[in-house]
Amino acid sequence: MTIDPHLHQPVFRALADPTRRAIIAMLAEGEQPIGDIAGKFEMTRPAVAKHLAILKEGGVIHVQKKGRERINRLNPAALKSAADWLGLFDRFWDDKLAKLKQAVEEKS
Amino acid sequence: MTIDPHLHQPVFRALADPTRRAIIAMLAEGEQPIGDIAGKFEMTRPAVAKHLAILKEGGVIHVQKKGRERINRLNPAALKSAADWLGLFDRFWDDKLAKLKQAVEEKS
DNA sequence: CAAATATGAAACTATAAGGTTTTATATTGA
DNA sequence: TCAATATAAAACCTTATAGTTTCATATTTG
Repeated sequence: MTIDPHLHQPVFRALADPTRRAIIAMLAEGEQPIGDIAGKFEMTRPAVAKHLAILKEGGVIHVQKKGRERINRLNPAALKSAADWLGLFDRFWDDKLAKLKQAVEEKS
Repeated sequence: MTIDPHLHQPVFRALADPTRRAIIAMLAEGEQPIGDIAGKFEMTRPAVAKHLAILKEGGVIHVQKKGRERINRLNPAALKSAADWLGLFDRFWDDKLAKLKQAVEEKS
């Protein structure tokens, strides 16, 4: 493998929590301030703010100050980097020839 | 979003650690017993064994007993489930029309 | 069978993660 | 200006993670 696993750490860390993945899914529908996001979870607003900070560290969201609000916007490029890493294994489910090769190898 | 983020928890948890991602990359090249894998890291064998246990919980690897060895084999199907979740955001980098739409929305 | 090998499992430690409550700051609007 | 709103920031708590060392078990091989 040519790709340093540490390079992807911040984004995979961001993806590791179910609350954060839910936030990502929400923000895919449109940007939102923290308060709105927090309103959709059982946990307190500061807890959600911490999740947003981790998403921001991973580059998964961009935050834009707008008056007294902080608008959180999805940054798909960061997600793409994770998707690309997983894409290194595409051959296992995409390439019929590779599958055949694998099957043969497993028999031996 | 129609997909429950908790469904993917075990596999995203498995992907969250750089050592585990390195192990995944190794196993993509071919199955290996624990000892061989551990030999490639600075940490102790029990530490690597714990990572393998988490990979197994996430379904990312299958373990097969063979004599006194345990052969670890990558299970690409589990990776595909994570790739599919990320695929929900494909439109952000694949669909030119969606990009245009997004640009327009951001201006308003 | 005994020694070597490959692994499992338990107990322990330090730090990170995920959450809370409380207090402070900036911005809007009456 | 003052009250309300939106968020930040700090301190704290509990549990999970990632690692260690030590000891036990199964399997091969001389």
